[in-house]
Amino acid sequence: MSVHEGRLATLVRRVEREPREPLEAALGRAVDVPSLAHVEQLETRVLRDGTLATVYLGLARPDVLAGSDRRRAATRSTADKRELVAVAQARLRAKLSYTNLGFALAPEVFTISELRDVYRAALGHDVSATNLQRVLLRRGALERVEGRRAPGRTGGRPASLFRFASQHLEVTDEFAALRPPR
Amino acid sequence: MSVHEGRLATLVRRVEREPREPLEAALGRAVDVPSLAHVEQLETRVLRDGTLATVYLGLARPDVLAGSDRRRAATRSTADKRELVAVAQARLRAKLSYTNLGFALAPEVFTISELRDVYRAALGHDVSATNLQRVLLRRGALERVEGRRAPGRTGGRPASLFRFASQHLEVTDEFAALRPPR
DNA sequence: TCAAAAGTGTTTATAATACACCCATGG
DNA sequence: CCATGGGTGTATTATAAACACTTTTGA
Repeated sequence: MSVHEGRLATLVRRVEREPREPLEAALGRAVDVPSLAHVEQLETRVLRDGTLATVYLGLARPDVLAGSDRRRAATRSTADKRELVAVAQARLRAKLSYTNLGFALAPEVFTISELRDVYRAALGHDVSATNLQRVLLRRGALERVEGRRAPGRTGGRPASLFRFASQHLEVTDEFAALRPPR
Repeated sequence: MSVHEGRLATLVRRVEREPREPLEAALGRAVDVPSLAHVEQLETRVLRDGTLATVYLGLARPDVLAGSDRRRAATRSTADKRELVAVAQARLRAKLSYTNLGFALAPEVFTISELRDVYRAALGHDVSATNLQRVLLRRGALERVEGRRAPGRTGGRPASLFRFASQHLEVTDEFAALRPPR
């Protein structure tokens, strides 16, 4: 999945796994894994056609995604695909809340408004730039970058630039509930 | 997994899946699924022997578990098994924090002290009975049951009885972070 | 000098932990 | 009557949402 024009874009790929082939090897034949910012395994299920499928979620940065992949697959979605995409979206939404996973959807450097648009698309609801900035800064997920983005024709204060402190998945918000005593 | 004598007991079972057999069918040949309080799929991975394995976590109540299963499997743990059990334990710990999953480890009716012992065993750290009670009551996960447990020989106030309000997995604690606006 | 966009300061809300203290029982 | 285990009352702390207000720019 990836964010384009303010909405979540999905692309479903399928590969047959050769006998005795590692899962990651088959995955590598379907997509260019090194170009993805994040990959994780989801569920394994028997599809309607009787085949056993292990589903993976991959996240691509908008500035990295190859042109050929930028348009959504035009093929009609099967019931299987729709279900699997829904599972993947749910996982993405959940992890955005308690991890730094935004790094995998945002460009290298961004303004808070741009980041808010990414979160809006992925979460499916409105996000406050003010609070997003403070939550992610407080958690240490974001850091400031030198320079500012010039305002557009309509004016406005130039925006500060930020980047994610880490490019790998980290849990940034331990559960408040039932945490170990000091 | 299950809790016995204040500690987490694990039992690892393995089945071959027949060609075209649904995953749940193979699972049913390995364990008595209806007797388990909760079952969920974990990861799928290639084991050291080259076979593809889809791992499930099952939780059993101490009062339901068959006698033959009460003792831990005496077979020496392989590296694979140790890894898989660790994955399962991590999943269990996480879900205990933000769901009502305790229902699957506790007996039908219990005192808060008994429940605390269960959580202690599963979480691997100390748990305050006071706070456990309040958190689970506040979340609506627990409800009071008529009657009290008589104290032991050493005295003490008789304990109130509780049960879980639901016997099915529910997320009881939405993430405070990035929640949708009203 | 005004509208737009960005950013900060401060208040409010929520939920959990910590801890002091009261309750009920057996010996 | 006191030790033991159970339970409640009440801070304190942590985290984030809400919102008023200030800053910086283009036209």
